[in-house]
Amino acid sequence: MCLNSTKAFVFLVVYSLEKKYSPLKRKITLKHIARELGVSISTVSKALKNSEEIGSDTKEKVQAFAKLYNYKPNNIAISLKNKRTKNIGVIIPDIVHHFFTTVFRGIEKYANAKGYNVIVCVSDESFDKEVINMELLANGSIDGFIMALSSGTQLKNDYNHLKEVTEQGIPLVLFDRVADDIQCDKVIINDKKGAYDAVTKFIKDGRKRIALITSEDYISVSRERAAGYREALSDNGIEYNEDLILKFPSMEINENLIEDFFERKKVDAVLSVNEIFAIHSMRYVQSKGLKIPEDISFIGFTDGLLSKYASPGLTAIAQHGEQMGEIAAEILIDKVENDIEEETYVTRVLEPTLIERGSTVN
Amino acid sequence: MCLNSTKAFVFLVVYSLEKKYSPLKRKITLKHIARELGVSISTVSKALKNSEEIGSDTKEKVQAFAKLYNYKPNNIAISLKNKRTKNIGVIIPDIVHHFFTTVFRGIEKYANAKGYNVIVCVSDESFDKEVINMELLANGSIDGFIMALSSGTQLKNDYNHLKEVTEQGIPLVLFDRVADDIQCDKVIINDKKGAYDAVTKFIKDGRKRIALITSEDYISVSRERAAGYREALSDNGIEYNEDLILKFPSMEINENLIEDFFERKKVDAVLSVNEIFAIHSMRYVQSKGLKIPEDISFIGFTDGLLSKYASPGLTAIAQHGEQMGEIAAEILIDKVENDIEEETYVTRVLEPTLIERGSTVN
DNA sequence: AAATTTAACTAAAACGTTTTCGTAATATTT
DNA sequence: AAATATTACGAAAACGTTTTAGTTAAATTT
Repeated sequence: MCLNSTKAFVFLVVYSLEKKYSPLKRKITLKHIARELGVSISTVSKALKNSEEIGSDTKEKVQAFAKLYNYKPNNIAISLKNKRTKNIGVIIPDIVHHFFTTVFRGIEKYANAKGYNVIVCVSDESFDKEVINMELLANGSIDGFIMALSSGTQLKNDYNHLKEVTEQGIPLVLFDRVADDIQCDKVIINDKKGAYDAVTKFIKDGRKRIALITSEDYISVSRERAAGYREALSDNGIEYNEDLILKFPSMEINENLIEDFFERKKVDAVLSVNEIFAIHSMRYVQSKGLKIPEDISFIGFTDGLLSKYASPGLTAIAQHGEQMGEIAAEILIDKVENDIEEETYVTRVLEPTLIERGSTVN
Repeated sequence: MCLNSTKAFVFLVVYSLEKKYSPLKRKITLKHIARELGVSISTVSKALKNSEEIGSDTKEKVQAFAKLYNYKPNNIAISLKNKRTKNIGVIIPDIVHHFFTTVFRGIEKYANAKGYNVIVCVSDESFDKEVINMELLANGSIDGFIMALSSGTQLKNDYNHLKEVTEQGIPLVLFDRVADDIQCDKVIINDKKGAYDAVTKFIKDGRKRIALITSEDYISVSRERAAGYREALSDNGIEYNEDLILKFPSMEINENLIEDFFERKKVDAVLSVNEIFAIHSMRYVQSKGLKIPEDISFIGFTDGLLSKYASPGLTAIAQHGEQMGEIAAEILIDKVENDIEEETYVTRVLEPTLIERGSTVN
């Protein structure tokens, strides 16, 4: 039975419709179309791509049939054939975290526009989870990685899982939490400058006793920020005073440490490496009757929800997360699509921006 | 050349190592191992699975070789073979959103524990994006969907994309933002009860003029919350007063609307369907010299960061997002793994919890 | 010693594509 | 009319697995 006339085609379609009816209509494949239309699989494949090789009658027939049955090629089969998944893997330490989701939004936006999907894994700040997730995804599920190192990994200083992945030729872009030891593309903000500018502003505003609230140094960004803090002081002839540093051993808030610190040290300005530490401190000093920003000013890293809605609003150093995500995705997808063999890596450094609010004078 | 002795094996390994050296070591496949060891692909496959069919010499040889070369099966090939991807698709309206990320964390946690990866797409509250993302993922990339409807979809009231997916036999679990018209599993919180309890508390505290700040009714959760608000009033003999409802046309904050509302209406309690509206209102009434909670009390839906860090803290109705995510993932993965043909759907309703803070008296 | 069982393997199909290389049949050139 | 070019298609390999159904050769049973 060879079908060339439209009539025969219509008959066949209707016939198949009835024959094939079933409560759940499984996805149709090239093979089904080929069998039903009495042509070969290759012909169907080419016809759907509007190949010049195929006669226009056949093309019409195939395309109409495919449309009627809502044929969509199977992504997995295409991935296997092309050795390209059009998925990118994102590994971040935490998902309930304003900055990371902001970056993620940028990644997703760019990736989606380029036809890529994003697979997210959360390392939960754990080295082991980071390794497991990476290995899982590296076995064909993704074309490249975008990630921020977990604190566990930064503490352990072990980057073999990243090396393995890059050695397999899988592109990797690190953002925000990076490490010098890793050879790959990176997108970071100039954390040092952010801190430097904040402290400089405090000094300009006449502040003398400027405190720094930070976490342990193994977090790369905290280290950078502390460096900026010191440099700004030194550039302005203010002596660095270890006493004015409050270092939290973990991300957990310890109210006692805050109380202890503010009771014992007289400070007139506070730079905090994150919002939470800043907000807690602000609430504490307010409860003690101090006025913000008159008696004590605050600036916090990461311009998140809390900074915006605190009262007074917290002057913040914006990290431009969304832009960071877009850039990371752009670099990655570029590498994926033009798999360049020469190993040249870029580090894009974004400039932070000071968003002034009520917690500082202006 | 047939290799049975260990010596010969070791020789071969070293030989291959040198022969195969290249700057980027591409992933090794069963075929490579088979060729290198002079056995068939099926033998390698079985040997790696410790099949009884294969002699122990061969098994040892194959396993050692695989380990040495760090063989890991290709996920894509396995997916194609099994028609199972071990990926689940999550589509949410927004990622920079505390509640959604909380749910996502629950999903990710459960899914990961079960060996699944999560592909996230953001609908950006848009119907079109929701449809595009779904269709993209439905072509083989995922085993099932977990999603919250975009507001665009709820407004349009068009669920054909969801129907198509379920008709193809792809399991779907809806959470939080659901629709009665869709036949699928659902996980929601009892929004009506949350509002009811909040208003009841206000009444018990002696409040008379209780306002509701809400969004347009096409958002399912807002509708439910408004219903709870009305029911609590009615059950306590308080007349429903349209004047005490402030309805925002979008999620964008309009300070004028807030000012207008609080200038013109005398209210002593406010229930808000989200944090942002509540926080803004609190700041406004505070700026007008009103005392919270003495003069005016506040309760807000969703126990997020803002509620916790506002001053005073905002009494909130907790949605238990993480638990919601875990349950959604559990239901979905159960459906995926035991593809049950009978179409029975469950709706799990979680009970909200009132978290009391400084914005209400106690 | 012949028949049967067992052990240890292999060939080949399948999953759903894409793509290269043929190959008929027809059309065009000499 | 014979040689060549063109059109329209199909067969088969490939991607990397898993799995079914053989197939040898050796071991065991009769």
